[in-house]
Amino acid sequence: MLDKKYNATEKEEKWLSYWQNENVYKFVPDNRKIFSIDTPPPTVNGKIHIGHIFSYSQAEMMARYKRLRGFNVFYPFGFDDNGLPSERLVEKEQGKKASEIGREEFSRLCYETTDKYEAEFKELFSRMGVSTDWNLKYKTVSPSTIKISQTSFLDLVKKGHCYHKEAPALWCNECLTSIAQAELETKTIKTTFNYVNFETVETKEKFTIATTRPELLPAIVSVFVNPNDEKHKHLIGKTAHIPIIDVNVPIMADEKVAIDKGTGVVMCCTFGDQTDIEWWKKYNLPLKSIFTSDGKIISSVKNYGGMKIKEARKKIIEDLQEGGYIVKIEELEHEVQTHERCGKEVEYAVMNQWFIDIMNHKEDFLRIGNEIKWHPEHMHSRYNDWVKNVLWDWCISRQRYFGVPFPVWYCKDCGEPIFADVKDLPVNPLVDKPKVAKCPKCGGKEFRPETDVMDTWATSSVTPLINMKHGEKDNYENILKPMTLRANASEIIRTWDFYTIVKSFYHFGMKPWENVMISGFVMAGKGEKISKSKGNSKVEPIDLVKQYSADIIRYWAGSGRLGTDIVFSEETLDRGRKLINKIWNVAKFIEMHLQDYTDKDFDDFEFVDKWILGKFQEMEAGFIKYLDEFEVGLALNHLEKFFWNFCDNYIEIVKHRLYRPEEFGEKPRYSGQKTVYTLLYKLLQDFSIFFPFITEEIYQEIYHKEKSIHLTEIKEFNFNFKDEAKLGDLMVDIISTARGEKTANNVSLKTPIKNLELAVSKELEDAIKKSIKDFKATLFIENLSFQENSLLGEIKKIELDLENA
RNA sequence: GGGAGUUUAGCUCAGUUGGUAGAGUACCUGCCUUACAAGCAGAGGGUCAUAGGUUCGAGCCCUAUAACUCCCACCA
Repeated sequence: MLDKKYNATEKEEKWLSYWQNENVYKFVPDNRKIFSIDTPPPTVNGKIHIGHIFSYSQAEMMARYKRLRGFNVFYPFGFDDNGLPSERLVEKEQGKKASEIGREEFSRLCYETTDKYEAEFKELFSRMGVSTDWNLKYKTVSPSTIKISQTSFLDLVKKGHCYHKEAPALWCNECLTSIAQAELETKTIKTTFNYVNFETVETKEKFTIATTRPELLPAIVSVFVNPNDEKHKHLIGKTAHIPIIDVNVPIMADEKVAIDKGTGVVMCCTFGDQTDIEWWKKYNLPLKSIFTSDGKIISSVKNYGGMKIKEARKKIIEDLQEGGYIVKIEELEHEVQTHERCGKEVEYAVMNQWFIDIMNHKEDFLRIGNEIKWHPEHMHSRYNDWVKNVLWDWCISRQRYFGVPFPVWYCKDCGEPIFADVKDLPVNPLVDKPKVAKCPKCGGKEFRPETDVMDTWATSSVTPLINMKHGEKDNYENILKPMTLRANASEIIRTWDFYTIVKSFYHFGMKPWENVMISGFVMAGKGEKISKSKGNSKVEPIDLVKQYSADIIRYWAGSGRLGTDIVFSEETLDRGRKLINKIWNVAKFIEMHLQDYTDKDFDDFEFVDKWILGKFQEMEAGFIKYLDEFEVGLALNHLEKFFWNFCDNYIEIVKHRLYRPEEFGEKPRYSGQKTVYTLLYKLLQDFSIFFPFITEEIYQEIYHKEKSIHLTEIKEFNFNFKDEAKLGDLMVDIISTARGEKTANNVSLKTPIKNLELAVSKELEDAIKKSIKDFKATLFIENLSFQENSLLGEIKKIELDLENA
């Protein structure tokens, strides 16, 4: 028998170990159709917050749903321990920079630290009932992953989509590495707009430029005006003399200069921003790099060498003021590009880097985006916007330590890259030696290893390849190409989704997945994202699990609409708590009435039973439709609504019949037993998607057909109870009105009704007559009469027995 | 500046193809009813953001506007 009270903690732990011991979620290829999920490997950068739980839950529920629909579900789990986030975590924990610790020791610390956090992550995700097959677990830094990532790199090089080039790249002088456009985040900052007077060498004419970055004066290579600018176009072709720095640069014309912005005169430095780079390329301007990699002015710059960028800015402004070159200084708020990992403003640097070609294949990436179904659909436009607007090829070189090494050496004489052989992967060029004896280009015999590592996303973007064990003898390539579902939050559409599409296109010429499911964010309050840096996640997931239960937290997580942000809400948790409590109680009630029940074929159902069976059939059709559209939350909502109707109306009606066979007869009682037996099973199956624990507990106690409820299959009813479903609702309306009458008289619901006169349609009258015993027992009616036929169903007269209240 | 989403009861949100506005919660009133008081029954509470339009009929379709959120661009 089920316990009087449901002890969630005890039961949840029991079923966790049962599922694990019985390999309930193990993936074994067979002849069933595959439903495969490319889950986001969470970044191992510290604590998990409630947002993680949220975004994983909805995809997890899809896994459970598909499993119940007869699919063989491939549901792996990964950890993204690769790259900068892990490095930053270690630097923070050690209180030292990577460069101070040393490459080898630092890598060791990275492995150690990520292992520690991964154990915590795994513990928590398991505890939440994530039905992943942990045997399929992967890490983004491991020998097999490095091998696949390096294979991917070599394949792209071979196909000509990946190239090595000295080019400007985005540079973070906090993290000391180049980064990709997708890793930028715009931030609004306060700064000053400085109006500085220059003059022409030829005519000594003064003109003013406005700049937010006067420290870039030493890097100035040209001044630009718009060729249509009446006020300034006479300057074109002349030479500008730059104050303080005392250099002369040409004044040139370009349409891109906005006449009405600032003063309409712009200085071009190499490099201050994106436009500078464009002009540098377009006009073949000289290069004047003035920053060191860690954000200082290089020592060869007179007066300002060695200063940090902001110090230099201050000093130059002072010097310009002293020399009388500043016309005015305005306060200004503007947007700057920052590195999303550290929040520091980015600079540009020219260096040798590996790039993946993006710009030449935008059309292909858009086409593949069109071939994928996006859920919700409007998220597709985020992807399209990004692809259309991306300006740079994807720079995958990172001047860091902890990541996938490039399988490359360079000839010391001519710089020719020497690639490792695919069959030798994984290789670490810092340790391993190239297999060739001499450079194929110049015959040089000495090589230097590539010291950069790859961008994290260069590896994350091959998760489908990792899942399919690309390149292994025993692989899943034929069943996972493409995968069925990618699930992630909207913030990484431009990185993870985009880059995965890029790689899949280059490797296989096809889409990586059929569907993409995008979740929203968890907000701490209205318009306030939960973030570790703000520390505004008021609740620790593990505390919540202890306080509520995994099932209840899943209720909250499953209740949001796809792609829509959700606010963490204790109210929703309370609602979940009530629902789960109700499931428990109704199961207890049903179990009590099944003590003498044996399941047999039976189709002579009572009217009320047909009503609820018909209602369930209707509900389940909608439930399935929502889930087939990946709308987990709407499905739950729909199911929940039916469930309360089932408890509050159906069970209230049928209970009398179940309790008193001597009054109602054995067959009507069996009809009720068969109905509750059948429906509880169906309800448990449907609820098991959201509440895997409590449904398992009840299933094992009452049904126990398969090893686990999670291995059963949802089979839709095939009844034809449409009329009963409709008429039963009308009957319930009458019951409800009669109950209202009792409540209005402040008496208990079991107060007898001496007389009840109904005016109802012929159909409804017949229906009520068919279920006359149920109907009378539910309302404690002594005398029932039908006054006349009516189109409506209404109570003409009701007389309560107030003396027996 | 471009794009997307949201706007429905005090609060959190449903509302399938257009057909009499829904749920939970909170508040209020009752009820210990052979599963559940962590429960049950009931009441009040809405200019469906605003203004037009299409239609016999609009929360839903069309146009415009506003507010909030997000993405992208600009960032000299």
